[in-house]
Amino acid sequence: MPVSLKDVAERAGVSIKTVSNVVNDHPHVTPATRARVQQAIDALGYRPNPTARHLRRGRTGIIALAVPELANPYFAELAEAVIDAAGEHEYTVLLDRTGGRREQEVLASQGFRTRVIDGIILSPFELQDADLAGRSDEVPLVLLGEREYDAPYDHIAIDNVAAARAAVRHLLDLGRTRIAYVGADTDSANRPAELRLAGWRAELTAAGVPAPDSLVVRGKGWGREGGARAMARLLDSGVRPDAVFAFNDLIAIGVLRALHERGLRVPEDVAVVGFDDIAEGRFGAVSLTTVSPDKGAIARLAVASVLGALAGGSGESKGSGRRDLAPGFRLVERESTVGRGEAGRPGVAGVRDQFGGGAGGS
Amino acid sequence: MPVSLKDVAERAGVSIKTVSNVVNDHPHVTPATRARVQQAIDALGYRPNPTARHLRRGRTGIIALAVPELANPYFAELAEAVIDAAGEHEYTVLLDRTGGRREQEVLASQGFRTRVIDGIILSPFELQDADLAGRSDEVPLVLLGEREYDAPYDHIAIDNVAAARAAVRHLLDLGRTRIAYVGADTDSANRPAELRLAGWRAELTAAGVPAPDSLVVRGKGWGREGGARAMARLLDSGVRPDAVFAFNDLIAIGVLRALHERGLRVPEDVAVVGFDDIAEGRFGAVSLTTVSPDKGAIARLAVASVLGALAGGSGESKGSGRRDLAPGFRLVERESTVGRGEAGRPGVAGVRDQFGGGAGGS
DNA sequence: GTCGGTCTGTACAACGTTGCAAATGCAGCA
DNA sequence: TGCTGCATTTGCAACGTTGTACAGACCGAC
Repeated sequence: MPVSLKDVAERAGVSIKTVSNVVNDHPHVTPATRARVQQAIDALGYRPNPTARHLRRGRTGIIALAVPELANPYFAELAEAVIDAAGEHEYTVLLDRTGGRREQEVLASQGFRTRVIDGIILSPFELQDADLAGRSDEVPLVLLGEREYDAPYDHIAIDNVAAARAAVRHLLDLGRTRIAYVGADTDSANRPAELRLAGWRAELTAAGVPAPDSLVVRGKGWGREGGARAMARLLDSGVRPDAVFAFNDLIAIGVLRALHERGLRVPEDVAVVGFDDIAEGRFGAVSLTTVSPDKGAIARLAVASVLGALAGGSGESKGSGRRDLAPGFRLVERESTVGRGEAGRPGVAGVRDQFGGGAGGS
Repeated sequence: MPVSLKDVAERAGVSIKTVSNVVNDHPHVTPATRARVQQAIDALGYRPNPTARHLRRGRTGIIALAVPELANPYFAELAEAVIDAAGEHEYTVLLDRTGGRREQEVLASQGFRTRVIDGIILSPFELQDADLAGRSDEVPLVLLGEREYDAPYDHIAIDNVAAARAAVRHLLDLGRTRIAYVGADTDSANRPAELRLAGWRAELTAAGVPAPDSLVVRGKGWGREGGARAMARLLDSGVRPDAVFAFNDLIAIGVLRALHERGLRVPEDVAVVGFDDIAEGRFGAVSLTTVSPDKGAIARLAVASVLGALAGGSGESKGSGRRDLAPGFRLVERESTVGRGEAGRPGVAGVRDQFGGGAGGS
């Protein structure tokens, strides 16, 4: 039923190859021939079969994006940005979801879960360095996010330590001194690798403010519920912070909920800063101050990295060196730290700082 | 670099076809041969090339899911469900985003945006009946959601009118009588087709409660901001509802925000019901009562419909008749209607009703 | 001992496309 | 007129896989 080059060629009275040439805009085709072929194409409604084309070319035009879960709006928003960025290069995006589980991340990193792809953009959560060591380098890989690896793959993330420090700095500037950190629950092996926690500690230490472990708490998972429970546990333990810096916005939203249930006012009693700048944070009863990564830039860099590897190193990609690409971020101040009157209407809150992006060598 | 059947065949000293037979578990292969081939496969690390396989078989193993936007958590959650359902049949999902724009939806419905696919699951927003008329039926199509079409394609949606009536019934049972409807802004041509609005009107009328147009308002788009602005506009117009039924949860969240800004209490002054049961609604300062569609069932039915069309009608699909499949839904009562004390902790609120799903013929 | 049947394995073609090299046609020039 | 050179077009092979048809080996039965 579908129309092939052969059908068009017969109708136009030319060879298959000539039709192919017309379709691919090759030079050296007479305007007359081109017109005749084009007419046949239009008449039959021919469209190239991408599968055959890809078999021939060795490329599929698809890149996989593997994220922990789409239900986390940060990843949904990031996915939209990646779809846009890929679209600009006429690539489509196959979405994969790892659940943040290590074994799924390993499979995704090797392209086992989605074999019809030219490249992989992976946002790992529990993946270990060792998991990447055994990888065959047939398919280009780019890593996103806070976790850092030694493996020779491009890594794209905002400067997490600097971003965390900016958030904590903001809280210090507001006069807060008992600033808690509510983190995500990851495999225990990863804990030392939490850059945002490191930033929290560094900024407090630099300011001469105590950063005791009693102010650090983690929820189960990285969602709203985990944040709420962790915050409740912190309050139950008798600790009474005057500010919270959360690993991400979802956790921060859970924190807001827990504070609300205890009758604590935000920001009067406790100021809260999140991380990710998801849309949800702008529309709660108390809009959320947050670190806003430049998602568009992250997506564009990721896609460019994959396509660059495809275009450049054919086989020689191994050891071609990794790059650390750091897009910019902003600290967006909203009601959860500066209050209603000062922050103004949601969505138009003040932006404190613009931290430019840049690439640091490895 | 990649290993092909040919390489394996050479190493094992058999023909290419025999290797293929082993890979595909064909019968009539001697255990000895099978073992020898398997050994070669393992040694070389052979994995089938899906592109070639798909060229041969005419199937790609990929289905497209086209939604208005992933930033709407309903669609993100639905996408996860579809990925799961497709995965059970060893299919992968290519995510497309239409932005809710009619032209993009037309392209998606025809598979122009993503040609490497076996089927399309489309959740349309502004698509018109006429847009489907000219469609070539090469690729199976399933439609999701509130909008209804005459075209001969399976349509999967909960019973929107019944769901809306259940939501309004709940508000009436609470003694509310001035129940506003806050809708989504669609192409004006579609407005009569809003089933949820029809349900609102029907339930009010059946209860002998007035349903004036002054209680109906629409925001721009279908997001939080549109909901907030629409609600603000409604209040500015002097109308003072004691309850709101919103087209979806995002709009309802915008409504909550607008009410909060005006100092109106929820649910004491105004009770609010949303639609979709997104996770976000469970964790606001006031958790949201909502209609909860069975997303898993929707996803499973959609995938089954596409795969069924692939397996069954080869070319004869046209006119093979459409089905209307209606998965179940529940009304989940939370703080935005029944208050804090009664609703209990977020996420564990009471479920009022379970409305079973079923398929109604066309 | 021959025949028919079953079981294994193979050769070939095809899916629809594109790169390569060769073939055709045409104009210009000696 | 015949040749060269270029623009245009074509045929062939190949990408990696699988369906079909068939060849050979082996078995038991007459």
